[in-house]
Amino acid sequence: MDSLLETFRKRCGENGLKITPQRTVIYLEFLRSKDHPSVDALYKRIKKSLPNISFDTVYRTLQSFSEIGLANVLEGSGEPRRFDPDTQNHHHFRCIRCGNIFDFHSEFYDNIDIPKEIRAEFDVTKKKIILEGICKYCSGK
Amino acid sequence: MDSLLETFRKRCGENGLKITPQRTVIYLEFLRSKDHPSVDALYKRIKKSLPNISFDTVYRTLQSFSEIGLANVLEGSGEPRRFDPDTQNHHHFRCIRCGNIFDFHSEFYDNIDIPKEIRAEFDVTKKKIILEGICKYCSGK
DNA sequence: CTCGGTGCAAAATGTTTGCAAGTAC
DNA sequence: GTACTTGCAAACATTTTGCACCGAG
Repeated sequence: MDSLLETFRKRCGENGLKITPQRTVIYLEFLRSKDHPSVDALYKRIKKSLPNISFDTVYRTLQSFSEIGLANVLEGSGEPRRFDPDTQNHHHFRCIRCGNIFDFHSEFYDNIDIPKEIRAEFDVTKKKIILEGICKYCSGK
Repeated sequence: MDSLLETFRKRCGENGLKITPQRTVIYLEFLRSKDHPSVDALYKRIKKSLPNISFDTVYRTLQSFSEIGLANVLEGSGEPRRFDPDTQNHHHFRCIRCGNIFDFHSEFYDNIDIPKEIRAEFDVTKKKIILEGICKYCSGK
């Protein structure tokens, strides 16, 4: 438990973020969350221990956390809805710099198995593989 | 070209959607799009050929298309941003009914290769695999 | 003391719903 | 003619920005 806070303090310090009571509470509550919460969901939980905290603080804190590697943002979430006219099997590469999404095909990817532990508990109907990085236009290759 | 419109008409007919000029134009413009457009992006293109079309029509049409399998919605897009406190390597299963996201681990998935054609053109820094379907709680398993 | 963080407020953006008039079937 | 669709408008939710005050370092 203590080591969690140590990690938190160290990571903040390395990145010039101050250790505030709000951030500490947000961090601990966030770590306990197993449901990949939205800002609003986490805000509601934190309000119970810190009734005066503002939504913005939670919002900006999670953003900060994602910038210093203490949190990951779930694929695509928070962006405007986007549609794909290609309903055949294919996969995506997303450039984190320009936001463009490129299609690619791969028979190997198409045929990747669903782990049996998953198949035992869930009816899997779709499999999406998304690669992320810098595209050739942004990297100037 | 004609067969595209045939597919479109057939699919609409099967699902009780009427063939309107707007839908036809939207469909054709959508199919030509290689950039996985947002509603707004597509709306702007369509406005050139149908200046009086409303944003809502494009919005609702894309939604209808996705419901009858003429379009796919890109992972997570359009939903509020969600954060993941687990920054270790892991993968996600998303229930399309309740929206919950479950983590799972798989060494095999961790070690899946990036296709060399992709590596030649892009600097890939992340690989995300998302399975979708119905979770055990929703299916009542 | 200084600079970044917090809380409040408002703006910008994106999503969703209601309804009257129009149109495909 | 009927039921679905369209266009307009308003409601709603989410994300983003500005600013004065506060507090960690």
